[in-house]
Amino acid sequence: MSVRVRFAPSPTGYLHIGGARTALFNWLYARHTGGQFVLRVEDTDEARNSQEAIDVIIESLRWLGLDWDEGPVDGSDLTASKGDRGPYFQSQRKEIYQKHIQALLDADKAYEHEGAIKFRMKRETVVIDDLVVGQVDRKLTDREEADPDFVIVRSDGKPVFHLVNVIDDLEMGITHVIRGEDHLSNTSKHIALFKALGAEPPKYAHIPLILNKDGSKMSKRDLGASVTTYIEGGFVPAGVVNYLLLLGWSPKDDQEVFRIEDVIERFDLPQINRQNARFDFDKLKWFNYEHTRSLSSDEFRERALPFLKAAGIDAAGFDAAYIDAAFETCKEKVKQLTELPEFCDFYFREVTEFDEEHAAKHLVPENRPHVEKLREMLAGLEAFDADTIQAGFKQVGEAQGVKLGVLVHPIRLACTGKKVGPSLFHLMEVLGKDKVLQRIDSIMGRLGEG
RNA sequence: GGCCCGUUCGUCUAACGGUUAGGACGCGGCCCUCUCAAGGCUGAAAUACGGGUUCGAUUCCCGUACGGGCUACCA
Repeated sequence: MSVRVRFAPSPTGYLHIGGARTALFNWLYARHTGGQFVLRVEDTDEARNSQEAIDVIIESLRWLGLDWDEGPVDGSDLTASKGDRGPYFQSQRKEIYQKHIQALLDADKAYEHEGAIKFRMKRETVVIDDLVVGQVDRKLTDREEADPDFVIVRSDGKPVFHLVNVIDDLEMGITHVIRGEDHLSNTSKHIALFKALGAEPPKYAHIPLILNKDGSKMSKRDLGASVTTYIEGGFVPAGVVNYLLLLGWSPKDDQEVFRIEDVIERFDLPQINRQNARFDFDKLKWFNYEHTRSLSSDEFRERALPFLKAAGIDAAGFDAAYIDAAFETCKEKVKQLTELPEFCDFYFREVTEFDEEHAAKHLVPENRPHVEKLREMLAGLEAFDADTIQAGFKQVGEAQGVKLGVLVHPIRLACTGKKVGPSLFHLMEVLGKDKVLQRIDSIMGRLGEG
């Protein structure tokens, strides 16, 4: 039987990092086994739901690259779904729930109580054969000892989570439920419900939770809790996914940086860890850097341009080759794309502002002769590539009797206005001779009389 | 309170019952160097505690402590 897994978020206005990892593991398991990945929206809480909240979930999953085989087509139209086991929004499945509730009632497996409907739960230990945790003998709690039955339909007529979740998994033919460990205890209810509905329960795999750095529960406000943080924060999906992957799953060797295609091949449930993991933003940033630097020029440009635009830098007038060459000098320097505009703005606009503290140190009269010699050297260059420029700097340095650093600072200031940036010789090559000379000329006035 | 799950460097993790307990992030040092990074080398850093079982426990069992989850007419 083909594997069918699902991710069933409820639209709360953001996709929680833990939910993202649950989605990732489900997706990976589906792709690894050649099964189906279903997206189901648990939008039963009408007060809290909104189209916007659903869009956020869908956008976040798309951004992460977790595509689904069945589920909503997009967030702009609630009725549009793909797959033949729908609808995929719980808000549209009321008749289905009603049918099963009636069946339970008719079979006396459920009964009315103070306007609500309660499920007749057996007063006995339920064995859960969990694919990750192992066999769990879920004994009754003291309350269940007193009354094992639980409400499945509230007195206002709305079925509760446990019921709709089970009915949906049943109707959608879900074979493996991979979800957070916070549902482990409730699994006894779900198994009983499946059996009462005349079906075999699916296989369960409960994965550990993601906690804050200090071990507390991650809530919406905590740093990094929402996938939106990464989308807006200049992260790349592959980096976030790689970090999430290793938070709870281990390849059992020393490999850390993964391409998603390789993960699909290697991923499986037995390598999922059992203990909760703490969230470490620094390590996530490192993974992000590793993946950002290895992006193809096309993808880097595509992802970077929106961040330049947001920072008010218009790169539209430059051709792709120039943009790529410029980005190439920055690629291995930035950890997040949000750092890029500050790092590369001089490629796309005139230098009008200077790091004054740095300028006060290096745009000084005693440097004037050096800068003049450098300008002369650069103006005479036939080829304007990094190696030639560097060789020219060395010659001037020797002739003037100063170290390279003395020459580099004023020119970097002229070309970029900044103290830090890409390799000077490479950046000059990209800028081109004309712009470089013009920018050097424009700082001559600041040098005073040599 | 009851029930369930867990516990290896600060963090993520590796280790058929026999290893100098390995790797990664972060942190420190050195090297490289036009800035900032990167890179190379290197240092500090862990088996929660107590009992068993065993020739030998990080590893198996029990207990304690600690952490997390669930215990709703929340999801």
